[in-house]
Amino acid sequence: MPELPEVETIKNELEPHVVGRRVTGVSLPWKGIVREPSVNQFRARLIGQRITGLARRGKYLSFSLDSGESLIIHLKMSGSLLLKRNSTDDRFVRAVISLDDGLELYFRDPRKFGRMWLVDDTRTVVGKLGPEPLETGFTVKLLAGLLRGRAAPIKALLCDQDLIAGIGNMYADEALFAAGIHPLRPGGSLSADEVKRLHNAIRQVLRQAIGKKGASIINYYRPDSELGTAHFHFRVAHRRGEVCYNCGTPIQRITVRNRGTYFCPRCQRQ
DNA sequence: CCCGGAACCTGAAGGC
DNA sequence: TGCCTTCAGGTTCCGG
Repeated sequence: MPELPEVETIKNELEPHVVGRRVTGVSLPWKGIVREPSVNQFRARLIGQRITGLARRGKYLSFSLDSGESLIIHLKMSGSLLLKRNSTDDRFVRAVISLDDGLELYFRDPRKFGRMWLVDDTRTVVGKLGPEPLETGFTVKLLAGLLRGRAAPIKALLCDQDLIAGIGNMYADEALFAAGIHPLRPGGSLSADEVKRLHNAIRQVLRQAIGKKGASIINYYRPDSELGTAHFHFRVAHRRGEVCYNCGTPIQRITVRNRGTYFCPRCQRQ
């Protein structure tokens, strides 16, 4: 499931192959993947454009185009972007973007949650996102201000993209474990020291996962079809029934906001 | 504005 | 063998 580290990895690995290339064709085996504009407009306006850059914002990937427009992609839960030189027969491919050097960019997405936009201004899609947790502006003080007065569980707040961009279910669990904070603690109830630990944990967990090229729990592939290895370093996420590496207590799974939430009941007390 | 829950999707895995 | 349930969760929408 692509979160910030996975999308960052995809951006880094796609960049050398697509920047400078011209789009020569767009095929849409499942038209529902285009969110904006109409399918005909999308195709007509994209073909012929040169890709001038690639950027990530939260979990969104945006291709800047020489017209000044941007192609924005969100992989949601099961999407991947694969670079291929020979067309493949795969019933889960929802879109294919052909480039002028013969490479093809496949948008593969079994569950049809992923979306694409072609817009003049990226802010129409990503304008409401919160700060980037790995940028220098994301300080302890900023995080404290975001959490102040909030009654919702800290787990839910960490996953709120309008609050902080890019953290999803897996890395929220990992960051809370690293900070020793129970996922159900109200966001506003964290002490100054806990906020400081959480701030440090968020950055450490995301940086480590980028170093491991992301986590391949389900349906995450890098553009060359290789997997990431960050999940081998998870300490709570998806480890139900296994024991905590710190204290030997069995990892618990509860539901927070309809999301599976993994934590150590001893290292992360209420 | 804040909070919680349902809906959108479909395949994998486990129980009986 | 096969059917049924659960799990996976990013985002949006809706109701209180």
